[in-house]
Amino acid sequence: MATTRDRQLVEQWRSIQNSYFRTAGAIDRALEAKFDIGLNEFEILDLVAESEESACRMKALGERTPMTQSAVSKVVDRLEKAGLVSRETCADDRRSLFLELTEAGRALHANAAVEHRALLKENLGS
Amino acid sequence: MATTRDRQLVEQWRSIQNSYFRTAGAIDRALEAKFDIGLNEFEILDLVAESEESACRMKALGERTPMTQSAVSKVVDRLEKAGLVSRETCADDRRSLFLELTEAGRALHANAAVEHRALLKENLGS
DNA sequence: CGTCATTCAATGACAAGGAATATGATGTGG
DNA sequence: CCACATCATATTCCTTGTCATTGAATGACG
Repeated sequence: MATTRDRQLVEQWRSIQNSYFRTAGAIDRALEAKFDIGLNEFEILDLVAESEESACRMKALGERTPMTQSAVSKVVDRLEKAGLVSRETCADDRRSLFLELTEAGRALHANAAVEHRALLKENLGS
Repeated sequence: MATTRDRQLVEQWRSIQNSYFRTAGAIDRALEAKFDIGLNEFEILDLVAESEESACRMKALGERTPMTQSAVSKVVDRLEKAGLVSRETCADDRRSLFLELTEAGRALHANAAVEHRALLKENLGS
């Protein structure tokens, strides 16, 4: 019945929640306003930009983000519709896909990443 | 162009995201399974239980959670439909409401809180 | 090979949240 | 008192996420 211990845990958890939402919210709004792209879209874009070589992504993406497989699929839909990314079929396993940034995607990512990092720095302190 | 610094920030952020989602997901699934209540519902319940005296809640709740005002309103709807909480009109300002736990609400909260704290302890380490 | 289990991704149905707005109640200046 | 700004909450509409399922491709094994 360590109620004082429990209160500490709860406080710690609320503080995590607040800073998570504050940061995510700030980034999301900024990206939305300046680049017309949501946080999740940016994060996928960022992951694709990062692994600018290895093939058959989609699956791999799912492993590097807390998003669900179906959420990833839909985010990619939007990115594709926005002309930022393209789905390429994968020769050696035709179930898989791999993703590529379009020129527009590369350009947008470059700019958005600057903003993203800046907001992270600002919000994660240090 | 502190790209190595940037990578650190991004890694830090991903790690926060992962632990946030891992913890929130674990708690949410457990509460859902054992008490048929979501994480947000529990958190409101928890806040109401905490301030078991001061009146005209609703507004105050909004200030203690990252949820939107409309989200809070809907969570309270669900809690009320589930018979865990009741909205009481506030005599001195009829715009406001204050919330009370029902007996069922108090009972469920007591049990769920144990589970909640345990999962926090488990997930927030230490 | 032929089956059967497994894997990758997309989809549809549905729940939940956010923004903007509606609705009532209060306060306030003239 | 009356108009008008403001406040507390509810509600509508839209977007996004999840779960479960599907479809297609692949692998495993007798």
